[in-house]
Amino acid sequence: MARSDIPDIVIGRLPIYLRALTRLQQEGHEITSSQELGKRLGISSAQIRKDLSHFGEFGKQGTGYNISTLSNELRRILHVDREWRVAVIGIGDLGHALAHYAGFAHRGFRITHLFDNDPAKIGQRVNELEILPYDRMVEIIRQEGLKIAMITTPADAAQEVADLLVEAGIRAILSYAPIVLNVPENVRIQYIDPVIHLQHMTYYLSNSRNR
Amino acid sequence: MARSDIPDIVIGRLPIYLRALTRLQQEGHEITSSQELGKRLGISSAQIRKDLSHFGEFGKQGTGYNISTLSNELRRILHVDREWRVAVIGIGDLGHALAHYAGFAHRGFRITHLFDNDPAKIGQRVNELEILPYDRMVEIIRQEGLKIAMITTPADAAQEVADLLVEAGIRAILSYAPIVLNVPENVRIQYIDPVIHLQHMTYYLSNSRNR
DNA sequence: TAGATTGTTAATCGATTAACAATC
DNA sequence: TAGATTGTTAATCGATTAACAATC
Repeated sequence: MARSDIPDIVIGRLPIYLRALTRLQQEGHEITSSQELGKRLGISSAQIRKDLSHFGEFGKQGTGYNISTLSNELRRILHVDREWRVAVIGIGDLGHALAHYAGFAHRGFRITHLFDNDPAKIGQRVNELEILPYDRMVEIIRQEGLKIAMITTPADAAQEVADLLVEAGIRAILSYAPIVLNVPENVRIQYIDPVIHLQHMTYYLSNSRNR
Repeated sequence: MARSDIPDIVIGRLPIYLRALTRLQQEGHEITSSQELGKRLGISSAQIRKDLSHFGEFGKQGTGYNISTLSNELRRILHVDREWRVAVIGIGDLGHALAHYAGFAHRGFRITHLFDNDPAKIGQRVNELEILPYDRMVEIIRQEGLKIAMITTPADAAQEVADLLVEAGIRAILSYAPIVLNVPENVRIQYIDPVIHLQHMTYYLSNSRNR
């Protein structure tokens, strides 16, 4: 089956599977089954088997999956069997937090470039990385061949920054700005906005007084 | 139609609609249509109308929707026509960033309590809020009647913290720890893990060298 | 009025699940 | 071998979309 035929919703679950496998491995497991994995994730075992079947046969009847082997397959499929360098644009509190975050290591990503437009911040160092100015951003990103960036600017600056990133050849953007950004079709974009998640949950909270 | 019959995937889109409406209002619009909204969000106009129809009739044929009216309806439906107080557990870089984040205001949430277990941090103030110790957490959250918490601890501490939050009466958790947490059925939980989003996107990035 | 857009129905599309032969 | 679990098929389930009468 051609790659492009695989539903995006399936792709979206693969990182979840990979994360769970890594966790199982840390706990000392060597093999697992679709049932065990499904129970942990709140997903049916049939769905896990079906999802994986889009990419090949990774299990053994009667036994299950070798965690190490399946992890490696998923890393290969997701293209995180390497280390992608990532730029962060907008070095406020959140940019700082991401620059310090240890959770990228061993999962395919490393933050290597920081950009801001505040003269007071430019030249400062965060975690050994120098904060670089916007007016060198396109040049540097293009020259270094960076393909991934995270936007942590205020909402009002985000579209302008996104335009520059696209111009610089960035192919995937993770935006923390709470607005929908316009980018060309060949650029992937995803969003993180904690308020969206909180509002999703408050729907289900009864009207009991928020004392 | 009973509330419980409304698909969760519909509920998940309502905050997106609300955010877009707020944006339109900031730009000076007073009315909009399902078509305009859909174009902005990359969603079909039919889906927007269908989603809203689960809750009532908010539009006017030939005209569209009054933005202010529809926003208020969505706030009411999502229970963010009030201000929920939120606790943050784990005051590292990310906890700091959330405590400073201005994006909660006017969207239904205010961070009012910070907790950590590091003696060096306890008693310090972040944004006027004192960092409180874990051993008073259950007592304080229960007494104050807090219903929502965000977990920003390392992964290894997250389950333990979640257990305490449940014990304290928390009903909705937004976790930034990259693991699946076990909570009772009556407690809502959602996750934010930037690596999941990045890995979802790298699938689509061609194998061109990550120079 | 004429034009535009809603709310809703029915059809289509796609995703999930149940079940089981194959087989380790 | 007997027991367990995969990969896959077909059925079921649910979500999205097209189309249009109603109506502002």
